[in-house]
Amino acid sequence: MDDNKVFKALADPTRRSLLDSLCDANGQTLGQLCTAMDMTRQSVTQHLALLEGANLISTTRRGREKLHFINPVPLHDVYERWVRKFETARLGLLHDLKEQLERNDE
Amino acid sequence: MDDNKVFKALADPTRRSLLDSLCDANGQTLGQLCTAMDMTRQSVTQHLALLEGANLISTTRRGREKLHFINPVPLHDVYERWVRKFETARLGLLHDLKEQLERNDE
DNA sequence: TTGACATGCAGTCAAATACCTGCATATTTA
DNA sequence: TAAATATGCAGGTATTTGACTGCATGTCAA
Repeated sequence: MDDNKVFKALADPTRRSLLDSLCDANGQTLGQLCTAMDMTRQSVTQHLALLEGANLISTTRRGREKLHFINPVPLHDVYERWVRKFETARLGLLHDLKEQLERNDE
Repeated sequence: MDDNKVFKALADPTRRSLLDSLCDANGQTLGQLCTAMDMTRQSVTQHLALLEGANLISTTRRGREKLHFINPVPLHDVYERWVRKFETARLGLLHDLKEQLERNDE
């Protein structure tokens, strides 16, 4: 998995909104996703391509339609491999900060 | 908290690297953070400003030095309010995908 | 088969981004 | 106080990004 692609894909509110929409109703077509997205179909397509590149969605065709499915695995991986690291260090870091601020007051 | 600022701040590998560095050694000065970052001090400053704007780090001054401390709270909030939603839906969505692909094969 | 529908692809363009240089300010120390 | 050190601030610029238009391709249905 490419961490950077996932983070970049999540950086845009439009793309997060698309993921939200798919979370509500998985397997939507491009056209369906467009109706909620105040922009042209072509722009939405570009965003979806980025999400697909980050493996956050996968697609399949049914006739002339393209169906979009959310893939939560990269999100989970990012959390496990990156976010959690900072979670666990939480208390210690806050303690460090407190100590540092007090030293600063001397 | 501003979700968008957090996501945008995390989108850049340099900034994630800075957070990593602070996770290893919290409370580093700007100069210390720069030594590991193959770029000018001014560029690092800009990245740090973005991280601070997203509340991912907080700073304090000690004399002429500026100390940087990581703040894991926004990361935790983003996880709780955004990522977890997709986590919990995981099995159902994969099931949907399987079903959809099978329907496509008919 | 032809018209309507769903999507794909190429190119344009303005705004945002991420670097940089140059200079200013504040603090420590000899 | 003067020099060295640490950081702040103001632009400049090349690249990336995110939107658009226009046209092409593929599929369904009458």
